[in-house]
Amino acid sequence: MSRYDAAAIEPKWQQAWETAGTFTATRDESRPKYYVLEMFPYPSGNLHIGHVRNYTMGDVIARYKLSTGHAVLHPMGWDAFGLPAENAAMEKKVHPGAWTYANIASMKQQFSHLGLSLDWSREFATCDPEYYGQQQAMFIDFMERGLVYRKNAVVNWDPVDMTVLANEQVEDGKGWRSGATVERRELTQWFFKISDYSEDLLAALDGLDNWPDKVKLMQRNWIGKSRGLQFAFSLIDGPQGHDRVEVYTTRPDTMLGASFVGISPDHPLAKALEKDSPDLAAFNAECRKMGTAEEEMEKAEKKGFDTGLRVRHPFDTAWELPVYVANFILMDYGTGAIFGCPAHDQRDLDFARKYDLPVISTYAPATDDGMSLPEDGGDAYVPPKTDPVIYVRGFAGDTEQTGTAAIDAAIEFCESKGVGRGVTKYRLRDWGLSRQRYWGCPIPVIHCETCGVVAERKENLPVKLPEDVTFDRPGNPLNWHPTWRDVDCPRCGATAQRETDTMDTFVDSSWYFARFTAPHAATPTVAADAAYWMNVDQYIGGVEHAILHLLYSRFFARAMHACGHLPAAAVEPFDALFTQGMVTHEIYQTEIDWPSSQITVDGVTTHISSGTSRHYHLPEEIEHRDGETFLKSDGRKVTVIPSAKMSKSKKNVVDPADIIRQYGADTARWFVLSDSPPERDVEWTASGAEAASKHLARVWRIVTEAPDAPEAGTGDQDLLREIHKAIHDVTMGIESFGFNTSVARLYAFTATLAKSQAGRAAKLQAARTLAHLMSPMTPHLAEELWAHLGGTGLIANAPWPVADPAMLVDDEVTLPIQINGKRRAEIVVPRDLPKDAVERLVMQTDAVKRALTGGAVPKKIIVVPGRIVNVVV
RNA sequence: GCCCGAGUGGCGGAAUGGUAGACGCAGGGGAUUCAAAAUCCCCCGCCGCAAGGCGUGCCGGUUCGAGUCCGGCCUCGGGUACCA
Repeated sequence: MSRYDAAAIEPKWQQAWETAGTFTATRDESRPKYYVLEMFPYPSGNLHIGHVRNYTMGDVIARYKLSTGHAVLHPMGWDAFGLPAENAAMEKKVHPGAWTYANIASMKQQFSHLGLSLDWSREFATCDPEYYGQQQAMFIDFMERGLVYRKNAVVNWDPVDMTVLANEQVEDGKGWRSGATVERRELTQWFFKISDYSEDLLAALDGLDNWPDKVKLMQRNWIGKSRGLQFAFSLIDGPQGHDRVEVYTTRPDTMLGASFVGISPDHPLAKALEKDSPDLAAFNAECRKMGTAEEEMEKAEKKGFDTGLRVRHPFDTAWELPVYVANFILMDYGTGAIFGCPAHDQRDLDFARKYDLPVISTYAPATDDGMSLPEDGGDAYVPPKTDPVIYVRGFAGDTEQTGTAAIDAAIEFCESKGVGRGVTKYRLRDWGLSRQRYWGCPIPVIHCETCGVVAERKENLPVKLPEDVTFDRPGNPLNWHPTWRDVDCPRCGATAQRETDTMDTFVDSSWYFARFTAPHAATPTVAADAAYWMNVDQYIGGVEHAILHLLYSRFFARAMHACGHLPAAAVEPFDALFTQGMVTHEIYQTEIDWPSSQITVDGVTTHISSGTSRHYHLPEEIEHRDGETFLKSDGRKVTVIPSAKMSKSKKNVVDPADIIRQYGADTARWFVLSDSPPERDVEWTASGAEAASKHLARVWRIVTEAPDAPEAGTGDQDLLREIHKAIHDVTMGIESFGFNTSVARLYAFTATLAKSQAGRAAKLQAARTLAHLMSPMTPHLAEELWAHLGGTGLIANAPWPVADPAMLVDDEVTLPIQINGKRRAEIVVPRDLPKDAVERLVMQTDAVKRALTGGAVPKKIIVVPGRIVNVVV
């Protein structure tokens, strides 16, 4: 046989699988089903190495499950709505739809070379009207069930481009195109009532045994259940209609350490005061000159404005506290107002020092460890709530208590005195789904002057996006389309207008997994198909989706169940979750400074301050010289940012096409699996691809060019044992997502086979086993080997080998001997040798005798059977 | 800022609380060859001639025994609700 020629062999087997329909999923009640799903890609146009890693992992599982007798569903589709298509439309003058579908075609082409076991008959894109029309139908169902509502919410507003910006489009508080300082602006927006499910989404995490703990923990913290006290401070001489300030606190035990009340700039009281105070109006306006991102707000300098108003402390009417408007208080959480306790909150302490407010401890450390108290210039004292502390200003005199106990007692005490009530709150906010953009699923409602907001009739779905739009000005083209908005009211028939907001693309990806079970149906799902295929048995994707996408999907499954689109058993849609690490790559960045300038739009002049814009460069645009990095075009110095998530906007995406072209898909697959543990981030380097290719060629050579062996050889039994051990180890590796260790094990097994002097029969069995164990990872090579070795049918369908437990244990084991925890010798003993016999052998070793000079006796001998012996002297 | 992770040779990494560095890359040496490619074999944590000592980001703790468990840091990565 000649050397292995991937370029010729791989298409042959891809064709064979397609002809045989090997990966077409069919409902088969006689077999257990297995639904394996990788998070579907955004069709950027280029398959990158992270995709190859993600989809190869899923493919290993899918192929393995197929050969263990499951009816496997392994579908693929496209998360096709989103910002990049509109950016491309503006930059390249192409329609977002045309751009997206062209990208899908090109990525599908790239996918086809990888030899993935996908059922392409179920493919769809979320921008297909057949898909988003069903999504609109569900939106209407959700409306009817009260899961959708409208309210005002803030967005990032670019005052020059007169458009809403995504957080990603705000850089250092400025619009990415215009450079104008971004403001917060309120719009009426659509929301899903995910908060109705806060408790359920939290409690059900406990049942997700096959989810990573870190993801469950992140979701728990995100939902953020807290028990606290809601109560009011009475306001002295407040403006008309304001006689109290309602606050929420999770630390009512620190109420007697309060030193100020803070309210959000968006609080109704702040807005009321604004009318008579130009200074406060200016302060509030300044606070609103910031994007909506939580990170930006939390990192901003903490500022306050003394309103001059005072409130009375509920437990001491003579005690007055000042009311500040503070930029770090969110209107979205709690009541939009807090009391500050500087002694036990670092942020409040910083604020108190800045505005010269009192610092009053309510509790102190139970033991004097000499720390500097907050009153004396130290940090805020914030021990874990479970630590006992001494309450010096508690509700029950000087007592030692844990924070948790004191909080419960404080709530009870306050309730008994009629000061507030204990309430449970969640940090989780309702899901704002409105987007003021074209390339998304239209929200299927109509605004009528007489009827108000009315859902579109289901028979009129899908509400399709109009094709004839232009992107020559920023903003949502749906707003200035000549006719699309004009429609008759579905209720009264009067002239009315369509909603022009489209849905957040997270909506699209929150139910696609369910749609794959009946992708072409005229309803969102089909009961029989959903019942058979749901849930997803194994979901695989990037850890960057740990909170939003996964939480939204969990909510959606519940909402779909409430509307009869999913069975009760599917409210947790993903039985098992594996979060793979990201493939990272350096970013090459240059910076350009711009001077300050002014722009006048519609008579309004906006001042643009000077600043810096960042530009990103492709690896081929840069060169390394003298240990530094420069731009090839003009020689400017390039800043190298190491190890960042691959993203198209940062231009650090690695294209796997070269590796596939040069070595074939099997090499690319083998390499990404062997490279690193799947859950870990990897900094991409291509230095191992050559080695992977060599190994596959070696396997081919060893199997096909084996010299004629006698029927029975030496070491047949040893080789048989090795076969079973390899089956066991590789199978365990696959089942536990330890693909890199499975690969390492296969390297070792290949070496064993190459060196074996066993006879023909044993070697044939070993070779077939090797092909089989490699088949989920390098399926083309495995098929070719299988055919060469006279296997029946496709290896893809052949039953997975099973390890015989009796063949896995050796008769003898090597026991390391430690003296005081340091390895000093080892002995080989029968596996079942009793402890006392082991001890006698250990005592006779030279190392132990040397350690016990002068007839000393060991203090202790620890024998861990089959593992280790430790002699303590 | 807050929440969640990660850190082991020159590099990717392995290791149910039980011989740290499996397997692979890079490197060194050798065989084969007229020569090369390809292939095969050997060496390869650090210090030390050796005996031996030191070693899993840093500091401390628990344990007969810690990469692994606990406490405190450092650095890097992800998320932070309109990137997907």
